[in-house]
Amino acid sequence: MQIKQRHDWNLTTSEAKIIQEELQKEVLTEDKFTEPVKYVAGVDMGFEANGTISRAAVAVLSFPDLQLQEQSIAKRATTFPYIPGFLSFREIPAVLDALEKINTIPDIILCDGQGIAHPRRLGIACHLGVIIDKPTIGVAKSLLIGKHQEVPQIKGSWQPLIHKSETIGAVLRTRSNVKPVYVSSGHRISLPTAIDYVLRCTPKYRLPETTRIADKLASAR
DNA sequence: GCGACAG
DNA sequence: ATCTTGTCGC
Repeated sequence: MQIKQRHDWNLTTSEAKIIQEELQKEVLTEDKFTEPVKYVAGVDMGFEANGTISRAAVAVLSFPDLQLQEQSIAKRATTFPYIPGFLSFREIPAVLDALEKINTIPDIILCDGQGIAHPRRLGIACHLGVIIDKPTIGVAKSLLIGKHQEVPQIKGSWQPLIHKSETIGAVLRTRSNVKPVYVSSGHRISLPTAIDYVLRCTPKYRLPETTRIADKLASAR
């Protein structure tokens, strides 16, 4: 797929912060995509040589049957350190490289990390979504910001994630008696719809099949 | 100032 | 993220 260069990636954290505030204005938290959804994609990152090399893997699955349709892997030198709140500046460059190699355009992309559940409401899922102007969902394995009530142990139950008296996402139980995941809107999708798709992409394990398959690709280097 | 802190 | 084996529980 073709990707437009939206901004420079060689930045200081203060410059990155300004870009986040600019891009945040473009984030859409409403459903703005066409159905039926035929393809969903997952992205996963890996690092080599003490983190100096970034490795991104993209897995495109058919929906709703979740069968691997296409895959791609991209490597490049890591240029940005891991700083909470600025994860996207470290991972997106390699992800874009991997996405450019794909021919099957996914209808929705599930990202490994937060969407709107971010200090400035621009987690990696939002950042990627705005850059490629595609629907994205943030599915994180741990909390960045926000508070929530205990989530019932039954699969499918969830609790709103609150930050500054604002609902920024959902703490969702994708598997009974297993640690929940943090779901939030990335771009062009609402929270209810995001929760629905995450559950439909999680038939058996805690994480969506999309990210699980992308993870295997990234590991089987 | 202190504690928290996606991957 | 990454370094790493076996082990407890459904």
